[in-house]
Amino acid sequence: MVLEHELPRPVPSDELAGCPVGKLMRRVGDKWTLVLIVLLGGRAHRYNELHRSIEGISRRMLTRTLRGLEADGLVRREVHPTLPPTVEYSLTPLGRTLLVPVSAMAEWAVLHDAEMTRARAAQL
Amino acid sequence: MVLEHELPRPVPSDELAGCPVGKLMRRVGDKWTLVLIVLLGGRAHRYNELHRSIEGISRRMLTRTLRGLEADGLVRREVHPTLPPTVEYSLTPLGRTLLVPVSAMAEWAVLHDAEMTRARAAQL
DNA sequence: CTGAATCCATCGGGATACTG
DNA sequence: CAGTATCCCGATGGATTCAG
Repeated sequence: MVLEHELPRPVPSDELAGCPVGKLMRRVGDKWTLVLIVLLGGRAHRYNELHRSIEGISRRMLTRTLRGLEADGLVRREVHPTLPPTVEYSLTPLGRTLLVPVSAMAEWAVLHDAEMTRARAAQL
Repeated sequence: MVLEHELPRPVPSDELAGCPVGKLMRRVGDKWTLVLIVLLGGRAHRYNELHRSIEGISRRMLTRTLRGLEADGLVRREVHPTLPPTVEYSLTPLGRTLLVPVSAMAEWAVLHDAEMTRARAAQL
């Protein structure tokens, strides 16, 4: 039988930091990833549509973030060879499954965000 | 009746990026926060105990991360005036509620992390 | 044992300009 | 319309040293 069930790999450093949870949080913890996931969770969007919907994002970061999500198989990029070209972004099935835990985080956030703010304010 | 149901506040910039969800993900998305939450979710730990349990963390970052969690009311710091002094860190009730959505993220991570890795590998 | 202080490398991310 | 390329700055975080 498989005895190496608990520790599939050597884990040379960072122990828990290298675990899937930490990886995921860092993956979606940047400035724009979550916004895109939530937006695309609603419906497919075109590039400039996203750029307009997300106030404050630069085209550079929009592209980079989308490319990252695409590389991880969370977002699909469809180019329609029209003139001018139109590109549509949508969540993949894998990306849509991510909406579940994200919602759990969202629920906690809306419930307890104020509490954290108050705690931080009370420090002064 | 309340017509401003959909947009409670002005949201001058960053729209969704300033929402509680994004704030939370950025809050716990750094390198060590989640590791600490999970570890302290098990039981209270002393400073050097944490330092030994988390391979790769510097004392500087351990202290900084703990202070941040403490400021947000997620972690409690108890100093026992012994000689030498001993300090115990544990999750507050608020911090423990965070274990719920974190577990949801964890479940997704262990289920789909390999899928993301494969997707990324397939890009080459 | 439990930190604080300082220095320094890396990196995320914004502004701007250019392209097919 | 949908990007790419370059420059640049502030934040993150590691290494090291000092201290109660």
